[in-house]
Amino acid sequence: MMASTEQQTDDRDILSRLRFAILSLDLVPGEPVSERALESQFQVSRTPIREALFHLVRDGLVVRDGRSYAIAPFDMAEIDEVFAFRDIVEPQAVRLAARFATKEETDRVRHSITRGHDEFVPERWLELGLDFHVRCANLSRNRYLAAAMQDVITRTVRARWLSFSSREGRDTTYREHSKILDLICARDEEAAAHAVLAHSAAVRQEVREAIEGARRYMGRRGVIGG
Amino acid sequence: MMASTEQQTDDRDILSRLRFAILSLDLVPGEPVSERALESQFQVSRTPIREALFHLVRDGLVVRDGRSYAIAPFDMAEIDEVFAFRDIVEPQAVRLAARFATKEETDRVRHSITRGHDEFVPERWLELGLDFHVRCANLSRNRYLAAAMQDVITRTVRARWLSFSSREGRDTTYREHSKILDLICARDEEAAAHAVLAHSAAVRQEVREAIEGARRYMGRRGVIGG
DNA sequence: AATTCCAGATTGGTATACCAAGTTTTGAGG
DNA sequence: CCTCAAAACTTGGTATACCAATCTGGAATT
Repeated sequence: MMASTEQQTDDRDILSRLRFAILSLDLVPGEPVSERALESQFQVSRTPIREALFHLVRDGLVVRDGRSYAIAPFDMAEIDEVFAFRDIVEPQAVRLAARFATKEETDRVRHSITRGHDEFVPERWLELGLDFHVRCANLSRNRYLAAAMQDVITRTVRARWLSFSSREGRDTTYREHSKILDLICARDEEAAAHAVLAHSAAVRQEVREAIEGARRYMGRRGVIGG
Repeated sequence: MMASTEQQTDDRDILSRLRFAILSLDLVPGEPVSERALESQFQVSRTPIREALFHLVRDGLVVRDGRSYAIAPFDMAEIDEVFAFRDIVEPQAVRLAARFATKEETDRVRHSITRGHDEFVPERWLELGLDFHVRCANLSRNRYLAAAMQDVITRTVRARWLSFSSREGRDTTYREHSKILDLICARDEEAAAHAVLAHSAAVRQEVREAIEGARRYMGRRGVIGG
């Protein structure tokens, strides 16, 4: 989506619109943003802009340097930490999911990933595409595990977006997600945990490559570390 | 601290003051709060009050029911989930701490817990008392592990405060913290992880009992589940 | 030409006015 | 008394005015 299209009225709340603009890289990583610039861009007053920025800062999509804001740059060291954290949390989440999930729940997840794959629409993918992992974590019956996965996904989805233009990439992801879900349905906790770790390692590699590939497209402020 | 003392000017920012009022149970769990009431209580305008409330909602110390706010009640189910999550995250955090921590770092942590124990001051304890676990998690070199521990601590510190009036409780905690730190210094990853799990189980029990004990002091809205 | 310094512009922080939606109070009619 | 509707109040959401601090740019001085 182009910045100019943000000018038109949009019923979604300003937080969603700003988040989308960041995740879709419409707002460039590393670039400074100001409340007043966003105020004119999105045609709402500073109050809701400020509220949205608070949330985005806590989500790690916007960073503060002193008093000013900037779109969070890609940070190689941070990516490594996110995936290390993910590898602690997600295996246990799917173990619990395999233990507790009902058929109705897994059916809903399967429907969601199938549909997301068959009718791939960029706008929806950025909101729901990697929602698979959060949905699985939700099956663990532990809202902290789910929140942790949501956080992990939020902090990697931009980079994932970079690497997701190719059909093969999406197919591979769909296959791996299906496999994980199959193992959860089969209540094979260890195999599910193992599949999740394998998937995570593959995604981590893809993400690192995608960021490296995009390095030159973004200013020196866009990617740090590595 | 009594509510009335909040009237006087306080240099700390409104977020800290509000958080302290909640953690010290000066603001009663389950009780509704309104922006305008806080505005008069703390003698600042709604704008910073709203900002603080956003953060407190994300921290789980304030909950929203429709448009209105309430101080988060104690939730037995949530406590169980927090500790289950903690038991996934913290053992791995101390394993990494044992692997990576330098002597300077562990010295600082030891100094902090010794000092916190020797000069026990309620006001400081609520800010720093359980900071031990966050400090340890920081030694893992993974900011997500540290953030997860910070979250866990934030969501249990009120209940811990309830159970922390007794000298023995504080002594036991100090001994267990020292033991964990010793094992980290000795780079005994597995023993440290084990000690952390044992500590967590003990604290979990204490917290549950403290909440049960406080149940009658708080209205029916103050404790849910269990 | 380089440096210093001041004025203007920009920025985030705060206070406040206004609004719409929801709740409570109140009072008239039964 | 009870019922129910209307008015008054309370509440959160938004827009905006004002302030202090910071940044910027250009002019004056060396």
